[in-house]
Amino acid sequence: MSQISITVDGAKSSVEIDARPTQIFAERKEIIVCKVNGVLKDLWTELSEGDAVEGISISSPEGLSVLRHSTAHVMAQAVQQVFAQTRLGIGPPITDGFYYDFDPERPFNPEDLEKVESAMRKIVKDGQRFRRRVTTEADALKELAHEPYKCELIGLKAGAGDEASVEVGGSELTIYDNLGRDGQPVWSDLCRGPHLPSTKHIPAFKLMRSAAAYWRGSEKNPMLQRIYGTAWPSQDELTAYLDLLAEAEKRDHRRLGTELDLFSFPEEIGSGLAVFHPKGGIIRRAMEDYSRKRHEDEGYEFVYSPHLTKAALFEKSGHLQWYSEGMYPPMIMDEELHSDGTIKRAGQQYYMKPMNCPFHNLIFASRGRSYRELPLRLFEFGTVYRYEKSGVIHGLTRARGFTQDDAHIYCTKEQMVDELDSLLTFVLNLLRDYGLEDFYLELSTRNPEKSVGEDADWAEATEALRKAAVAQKLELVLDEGGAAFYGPKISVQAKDAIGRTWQMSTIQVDFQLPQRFELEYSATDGTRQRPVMIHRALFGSIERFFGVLTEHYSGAFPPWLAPVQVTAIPVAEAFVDYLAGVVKAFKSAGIRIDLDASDDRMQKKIRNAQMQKVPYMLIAGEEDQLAGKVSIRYRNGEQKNGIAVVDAIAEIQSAIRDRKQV
RNA sequence: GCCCCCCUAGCUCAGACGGUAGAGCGUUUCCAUGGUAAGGAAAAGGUCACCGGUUCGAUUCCGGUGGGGGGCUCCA
Repeated sequence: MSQISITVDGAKSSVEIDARPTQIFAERKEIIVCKVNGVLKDLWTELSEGDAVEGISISSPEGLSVLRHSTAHVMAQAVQQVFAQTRLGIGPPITDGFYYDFDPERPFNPEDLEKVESAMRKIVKDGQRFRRRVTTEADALKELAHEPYKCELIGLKAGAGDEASVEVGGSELTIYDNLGRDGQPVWSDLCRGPHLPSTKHIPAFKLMRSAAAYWRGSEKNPMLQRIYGTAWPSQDELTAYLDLLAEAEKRDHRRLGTELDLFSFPEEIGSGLAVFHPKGGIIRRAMEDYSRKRHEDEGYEFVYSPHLTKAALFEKSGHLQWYSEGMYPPMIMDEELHSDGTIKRAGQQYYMKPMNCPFHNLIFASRGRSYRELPLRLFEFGTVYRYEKSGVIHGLTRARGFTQDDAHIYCTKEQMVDELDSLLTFVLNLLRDYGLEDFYLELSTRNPEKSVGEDADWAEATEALRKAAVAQKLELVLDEGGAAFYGPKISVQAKDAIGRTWQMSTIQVDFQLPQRFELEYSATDGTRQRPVMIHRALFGSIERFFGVLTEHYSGAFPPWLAPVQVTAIPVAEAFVDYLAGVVKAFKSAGIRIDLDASDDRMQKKIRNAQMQKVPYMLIAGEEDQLAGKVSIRYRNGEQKNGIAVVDAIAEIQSAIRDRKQV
């Protein structure tokens, strides 16, 4: 038998001429796909003299994608088994799983998913081999004549690289057949591959939910039914993933908002409009107060502006031209009509503000400005109203009325570099003070087709942002062409306690508004110059940041933010008076403390305080009373007994002052 | 905005060929005076989201409106 020389994972090797990677990696169960000369291939692929073969583990990013994409195929096969009249869309792998879009006779319901899932288990058990088959456009169109969406993809093959690339891709058109035990195809799908060697290489999967999605992502296209699933290299990893989802659900700010009595969305007010209850109010005020103080230290000046304005302001800023669909419709005031209903005197149109910047520009322009005043930093907790589409509203993180911690910095071009650098440092340190630790930065650059301004200005501002970002020594992701039309921006992405990423702060350079508002300052040489304008919000919106922090802390806020910092619990009613005195001392030390004098038993009181996630419990009974002391029970169940009241106050005060988590 | 699903007590949820409803927690009152995550008893609490239609009769079936959820799209 003749042999060929190849390299396997870098080591020279000699194999039979018709050997396949399945045989080469037969001993290594984790290898489910391979790279041949750097290109991802099935393990069934043919090898040639001199090929460099590299085994890809199911746990690697590429391996996971292949696992998930193959699972999507299994799902599609199962769906067509259970619902024969269903047409196929596309089925790519995504983060943590996969989906497949279908055009079924009727939308799926949860019982349908169960049926599909058990059909899938059977297919996995069958161990169907995935076979790659090269075909031609004509043959594929004939073979897939009953699959209109697939035919459309074949037609799009030329434009590979978009979302259709998983299905068609590269230079060859391929179909994958699933082979039954007898080696005959039981199911086929247009696909670029590669795939697992067989369906039995799917160790663990679960269907998650069904939802609707537009064909190829466009509103103009028909709506398909999408089924989401997840697949993992082991049952343990699947379980861990499901646990993470359960954990995320437990810390959902909408749920905690009700459980901890923080806020609500009364139907009477309207969708996306929150009210903060007293406990939520305390947290929010603590957040705002600290932010205010830090901004003061940083040289910001505080301004206020109304929630309403005449249309002219947003015409000047340009918002009415390109943002009107996101604004609440105008209120028309002082209009007078003739008796026939025609207009006698045109009214004034007033809008709720969706942004604060035009107001700050008016403050800047209210009098002549000197270079000596720059950088001028105007800060406002400005409440804005945006008519978000009903389908996108989500608790506090996506609302229709919200308050931005908004500031606009007006500076000279020369000051821009330093200003951006110190600004970014300020932003990150402030976020750290709120307990977020893990960040990366995203730099959005110009889209030449959709932007205004001079090339040189863009280049300068982008470079200034980039320098500022690099100075932070954080991971920097480039969002090429992702900037708004009026200037480049940096956004800070923060990871929360369970590893989810949230876009937090944005810092945006603006070339457009200073021009539209004809902002000027007098320079050292007496000439009038246009300032650079920087928009920045640290929280984005206070409501959103509140929601993110609630989920980050799972409602167990650090003492400085906790609505109730201490609950005092008497062992029995007889000690209420003693504790009342202690509580008074805590209150005069500025600590938010409640005395639980209800007729519950102390065990119940501890449980209640625990469920409300109060950071400290102060417990006192006879021993404590006689000694003039208290016991501190911490949120984690630990306890310190026999603490002098002054010491307890000092300890809790310092934790609050240092914004420590306990 | 689009597709699907949901809305029953303050909260979490049962329930009924169409004949106006239950539990646990919470609340109130009483009893119990208890050292580390639920002591006991009783009571109050509902136009079954709202508006129409079908029906002898609708919380239940149908339609609309509002609100919520999961996605799509969008997020300047």
